[in-house]
Amino acid sequence: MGRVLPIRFYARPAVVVARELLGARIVSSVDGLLTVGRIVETEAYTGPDDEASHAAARIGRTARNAAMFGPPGSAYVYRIYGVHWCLNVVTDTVDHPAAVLIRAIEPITGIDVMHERRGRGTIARCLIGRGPGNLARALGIDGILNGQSLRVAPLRLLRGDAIDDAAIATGPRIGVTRAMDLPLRFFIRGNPSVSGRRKQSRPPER
DNA sequence: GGTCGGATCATCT
DNA sequence: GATGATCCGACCG
Repeated sequence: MGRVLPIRFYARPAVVVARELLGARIVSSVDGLLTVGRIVETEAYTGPDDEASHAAARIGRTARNAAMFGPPGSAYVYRIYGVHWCLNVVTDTVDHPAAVLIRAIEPITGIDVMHERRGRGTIARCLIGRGPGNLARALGIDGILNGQSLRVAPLRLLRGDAIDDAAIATGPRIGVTRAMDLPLRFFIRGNPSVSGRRKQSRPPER
């Protein structure tokens, strides 16, 4: 399959990286168990001026968001609602806090492992990696990976297939309470693993 | 189909 | 002391 994505891939604005991460592969070997997924949905958190970001200027640098100020190509993993882990990819430059939240993957390898980690009985394939908390759980991701490089085991990102612009849709980010109008969510149109809006098929225009 | 609330806790004020 | 880049099951229609 593809090569490990190089630093220069990440050393660009979060919006660009979010768009180009679609189709990339996440390879996890956490606990010696191989799981691979294809990224189908992302969100960009662009920098200090992004009011919805954990590293917005009004918040500044804190213990939680420190990884966002680190080198591009590393992970920012945080716990939300005391329950779920979320995986972000750090982008742009050191000291410019920006990241891309991975919102959904399509399972490719190790589906049985992912299934078992989810621990909810039988789940449809397309639901295993749908939603940031769900995909983190399926891949065995937790806070230990915060700040770690995404170019070495146990968590690596590989170049995937190029996705046609026509196959990509954008929209407002999910669940945020600020900057709600910005179209910083990117997803592969019609993909069943995409979270957020459940009705993907829009009724014909009248 | 849709809406609602509980879980659960680290983080920040 | 309040909040949150979520998920799931309950309930309603």
